[in-house]
Amino acid sequence: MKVRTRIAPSPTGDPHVGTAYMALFNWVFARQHKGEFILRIEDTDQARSTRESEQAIFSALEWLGLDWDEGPDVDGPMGPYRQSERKELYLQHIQTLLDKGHAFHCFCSKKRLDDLRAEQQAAKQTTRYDGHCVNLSREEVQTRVAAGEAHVVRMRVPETGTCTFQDRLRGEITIPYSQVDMQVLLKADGMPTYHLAVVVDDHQMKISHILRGEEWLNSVPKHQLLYSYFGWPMPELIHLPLLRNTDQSKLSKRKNPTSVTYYRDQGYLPEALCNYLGLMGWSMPNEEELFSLQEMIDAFDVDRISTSGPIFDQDKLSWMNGQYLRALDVEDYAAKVSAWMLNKERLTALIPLVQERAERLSDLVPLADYLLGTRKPLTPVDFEHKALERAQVVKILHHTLAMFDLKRDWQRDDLYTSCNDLAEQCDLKLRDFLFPLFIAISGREVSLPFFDSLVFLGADLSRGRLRDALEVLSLSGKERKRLDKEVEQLRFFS
RNA sequence: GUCCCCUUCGUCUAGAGGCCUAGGACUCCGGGUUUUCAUCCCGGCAACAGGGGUUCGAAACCCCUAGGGGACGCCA
Repeated sequence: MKVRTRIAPSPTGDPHVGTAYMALFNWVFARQHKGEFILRIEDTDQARSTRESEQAIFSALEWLGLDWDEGPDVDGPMGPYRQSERKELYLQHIQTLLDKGHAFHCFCSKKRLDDLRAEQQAAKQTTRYDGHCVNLSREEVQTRVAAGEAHVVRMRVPETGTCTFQDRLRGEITIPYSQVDMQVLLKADGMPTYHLAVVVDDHQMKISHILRGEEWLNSVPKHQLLYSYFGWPMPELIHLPLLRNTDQSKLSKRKNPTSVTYYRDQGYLPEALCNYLGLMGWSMPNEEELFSLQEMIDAFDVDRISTSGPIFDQDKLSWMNGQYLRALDVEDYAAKVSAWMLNKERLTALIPLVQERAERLSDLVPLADYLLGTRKPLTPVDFEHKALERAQVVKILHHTLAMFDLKRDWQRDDLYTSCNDLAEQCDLKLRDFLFPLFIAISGREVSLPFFDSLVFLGADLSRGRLRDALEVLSLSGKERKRLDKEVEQLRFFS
């Protein structure tokens, strides 16, 4: 059987380093077995999916050197490779399930489901659908659907018994059906959910091995059930560990830069990032730590992947990047620098900010140092201000960071509006409000325009500098908790 | 709370019952090379979560406990 693997990201934000991690292992596995690697866009969430995000995922994977054999932008025999373009196929399959009685219409309102969930939570039970609509008569369903009543389609799940399946790395896993929800397969908006689409697509696209994050382990019973309802064989499952923050929680932008774009803009080399990711949960048989993609393909052994969640360590990544940088000859290094920052696109974004303030071309570097490189290290003294107490400074930084965390877009005007709004709610003039933010972002009281700087730096880096500033001001856990509470009361966050 | 997964230095890891006095790498600390710094080289600190088994022998196999993580959405 031909090895076919896939990466199936949902285009709902910045290209995540966790996606890159999964892509790497799927890619290496496919290449090692002379198989195919497929890119499939999982955009069944119409509200959140964007073409920009999809494009960003393409370029992130390209940048990393992980090329795909089939995908939305590469014709293939099993396309289309965008789930939103496969709707008909899903609807047919849902109909099949309906016909065979493996799925049923559900008319329950959001309110009823919320109440049910709250009840179950209060009773300390696993929250799941209670089967309210399972046994509606065919006639009733027809009438209500015909009347245009909003509904979804859910899958049937056995009430008792257990589901047992194999994971290549963990062996046999058994999950009781009592824990498995009657998953919605078709949403009220007419789109399938991930769970239905992933099963249909993986089968139809002849995916032989699924390498994905451990977070999916609990969904396997739903998928296995669907495979058996359709009478299809299961692909082999290989659940990789999840990348972690320093505090061991799942890697998140809240606590870490997670965007591949961030690492690219910071001047990490794709070779180094791939190499580093390859070291997460896997190692060369001879323990060599520096290796190319080709060397990884040659030596890869899927069974040597370890299952405990590795912490994404910026220090070691930086060290490794340094190794790669030093190995370059001068011309290559120069070429990389040009491609990274001294390219037209980046300069075009930067020049307008500098132009008004410059008297010589050489002013570029001192004006933009904090945008091109790291800003100077801060101390609490840097945040002293005639009109602001430390408590206020901390509050501003904390609230702004919390606001940043909620941003899905990173646009100048929107950021301005939000900061203005926050300043007002904090009862501060924007000018004073911005002071600690200028310091945190640029290391200076006076710098290039603040909101333009944010946009140029990008969300990850901006957030990172705010986090760092809070650390410099030694925000205590207690203080943080209080501020977290406070922030929930603000109108922006409710 | 329920279910599932995981557990070797602070971090990434090696380890397939005797090669383990537990090896390597990052970080940190010392020392050397270097006009400074960095690089580079040498050295050092530092771990088998705890308790029970199985075995002549356990970091490795089994069980329990503890800890960590994940899932519990008309998100993926």
